[in-house]
Amino acid sequence: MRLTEEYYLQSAKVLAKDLLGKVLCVRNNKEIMKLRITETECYFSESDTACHAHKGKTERTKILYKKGGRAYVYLCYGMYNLFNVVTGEEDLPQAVLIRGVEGYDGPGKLAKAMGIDRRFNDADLTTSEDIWIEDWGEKKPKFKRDKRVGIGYASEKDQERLWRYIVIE
DNA sequence: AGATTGATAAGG
DNA sequence: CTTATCAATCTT
Repeated sequence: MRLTEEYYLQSAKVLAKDLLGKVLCVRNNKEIMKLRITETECYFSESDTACHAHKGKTERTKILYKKGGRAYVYLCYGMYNLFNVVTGEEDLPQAVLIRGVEGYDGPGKLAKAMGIDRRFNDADLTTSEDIWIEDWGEKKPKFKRDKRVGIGYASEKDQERLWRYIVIE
């Protein structure tokens, strides 16, 4: 069953954990790929110096300020698309970065494998025919927490936050 | 450890 | 316009 707008309106801190084990679905050339989410990270509000929105609203980050349920796809290092789920209420920027799915470990690799690129930016996950997330009602997987990755520019305090969630095999 | 790669944001 | 920077990955 596809996740609803109501689900996406929850906090990124909640959803980063809850999205583990959910199924990311992408349609490409009439083929639909469905893969379980195995690793996520939470990015929360302008006060989180690791979050793209921490300097305020810009052309790139304005998507983060929208209501939960949108896709935020960002081209990193000129080569890799990173896929995020925008969550929470409007005007409170927050998102969950999907860092890994079953079989593809790493945010750049999963986006490449599933054909996710910036064309999916701002897609509505509750209505799009090309990208959405499903819940199969399975038992929640066990997971562990860890520090976030690749945010050396953030404040020391924010680097220490355990906002990365990884499914235990 | 180093190369790669181009959009983005900030500054002149 | 110019420049520094980057939620990464692959190869050495």
